[in-house]
Amino acid sequence: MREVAALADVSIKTVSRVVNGERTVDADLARRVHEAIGMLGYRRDDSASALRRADRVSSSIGLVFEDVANPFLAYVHRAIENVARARGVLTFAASADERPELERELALAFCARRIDGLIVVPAGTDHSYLARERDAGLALVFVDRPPAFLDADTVLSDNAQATANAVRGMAERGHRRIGFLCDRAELYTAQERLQGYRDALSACRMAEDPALVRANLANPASVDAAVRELFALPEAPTALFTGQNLITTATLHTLRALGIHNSIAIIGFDDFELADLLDPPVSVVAQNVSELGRTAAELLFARIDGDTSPSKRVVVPTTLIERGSGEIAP
Amino acid sequence: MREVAALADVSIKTVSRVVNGERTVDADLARRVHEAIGMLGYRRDDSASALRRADRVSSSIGLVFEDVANPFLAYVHRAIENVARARGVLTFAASADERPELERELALAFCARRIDGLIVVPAGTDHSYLARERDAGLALVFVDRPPAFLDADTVLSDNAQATANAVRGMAERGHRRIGFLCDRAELYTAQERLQGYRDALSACRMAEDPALVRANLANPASVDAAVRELFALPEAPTALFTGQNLITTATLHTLRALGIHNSIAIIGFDDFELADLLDPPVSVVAQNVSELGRTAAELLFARIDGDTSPSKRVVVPTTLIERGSGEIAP
DNA sequence: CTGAAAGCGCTTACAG
DNA sequence: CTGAAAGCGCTTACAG
Repeated sequence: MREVAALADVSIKTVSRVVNGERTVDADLARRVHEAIGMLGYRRDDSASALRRADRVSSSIGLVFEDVANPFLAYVHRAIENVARARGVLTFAASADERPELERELALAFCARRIDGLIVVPAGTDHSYLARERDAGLALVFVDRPPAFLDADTVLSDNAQATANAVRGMAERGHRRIGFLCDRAELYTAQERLQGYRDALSACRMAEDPALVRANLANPASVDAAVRELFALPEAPTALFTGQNLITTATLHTLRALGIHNSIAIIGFDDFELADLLDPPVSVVAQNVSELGRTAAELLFARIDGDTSPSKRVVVPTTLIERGSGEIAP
Repeated sequence: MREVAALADVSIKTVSRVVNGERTVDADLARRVHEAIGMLGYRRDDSASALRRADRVSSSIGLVFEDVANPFLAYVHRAIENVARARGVLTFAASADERPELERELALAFCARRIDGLIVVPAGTDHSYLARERDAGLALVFVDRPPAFLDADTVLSDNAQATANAVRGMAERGHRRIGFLCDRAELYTAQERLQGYRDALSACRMAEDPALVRANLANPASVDAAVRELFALPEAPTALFTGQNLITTATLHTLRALGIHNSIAIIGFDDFELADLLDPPVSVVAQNVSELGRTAAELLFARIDGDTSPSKRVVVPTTLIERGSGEIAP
């Protein structure tokens, strides 16, 4: 900026005015400044600008996800980006891999860059470390799972209700032995979906058989083992509910390997690409992914804009998509 | 930092030393500083730090992709993030939606934040606008497609060769009419893959029938229309090569709708989830996605570290995965 | 080992 | 309408 001022033979304050589009600059001076900017290829340093500005706004936000490559989260990312871009805000993204200490490290690294807001898909079980950042002005929203030991805006799907609805549907079709597979039991989403499963059994006056409930399936191999065990049972299930997209696809592989994919009913949580082209087409509880992302971003920007109302919890409805696999009779 | 210094009753320079982990601070002073930091919840402002540092390193990079939600790019993103995180570098990501002016706007917005490096999947056809940024010290790498009117490191798959290899395989199985479907003809990847298709035909002494080549398929509807036209031809193809993952899945839907999915051979460029569970399992040319991302990130950090050697062009090999659909006989 | 002064690139607050 | 001075939060360069 100093060089531009020197070349245009004006003060740096005048260059600043031109760069910021202030109208109170003499046309001739403005022209000289623009020429100098063009000759030097000058571009304002936005971080230096933010440092000095009264509002200290960096026009950037941070995303701490489990994995930016997870298709569900990649869509959430995109939905957030759309809202941010409309406001001229740039987006940092990072993957915490379900590691609480990494989540914390990444979130605080973003804060050290003085982002305006942070959206977290929590891996950790204690988010009190963010309280000070929020007190310092950070806007904060949680998606997919709620925060722990911290009160903040949260956007969730109706996990329990949607699962109960899907499981009840299978029970009403006559299934009496319905298996339930989910990932790490300490995850909020796994707990809620398991609760929904139990609610449906109660509503249908069916007793829960612990042998049919398999949690902590953290990878495809453990899913495969669990499914094989279920179907080696004296009284094997006739239907399955899978609590997450990776578990659903792993289960589909095993059902195919066992040759029972056309006789066992299955509904999965999360929609996925090509579910409709499989044999049978796979019924799912579909989350409204873009709505989750859009809502989270809008809550965040409302806070950035100064909203100090009590924390909100927004529940985004899911949709049961019946494609065939969930409607197989016992 | 000033408040910390006041509370610890030291100079801000001493606080700076402690925060930066310099060992030349008296243990007692360091302890007082640490206490003050804890009491105030102080965290250094990394952007202010970068502004003043001699090297002006921001420890952040920018990614301008077509769409962060595209599964192929989401994996590239993750592979880059892994390399960046190992160096303590944070990652901005943005989607340019194949819009050249948006690509430019986003890239320059990142530059205005003084990122250390930029990785671009180009949408535009003129990247000379980045020359000045690079002269100003920006490290620059292109992935998936090369830059235009700018010389810079580039990481590509072996598009033409892989396509030629796959198409030649179908020809050797006896197919004489092989259709080719790809997206916008001005895209480098579409051109290269079409070239590979033509190379294979030449190598097999087959004449190209323009009626079998369908480009500019920008959405599923246009793919569906194109496939239906191909199979309404007096001499319909007996095999297809689809030039991109979204085109492959759209084509699979139409083949299924036409009831010919078990009689038409098909190989798609790009692997995708569940390809092995479809009927028939889908053969693909799989890009080495994590290698593309990792290589791009490593080239970028080499430049950030001061590598001034001539621009490199790295070609990452692909893999033909034969699952069944590509091996169907005419 | 410690700190006072200067300055990174910019904007604020104010005087002319 | 224009600019000189001060300062955002930090590090550099230097003196003690």
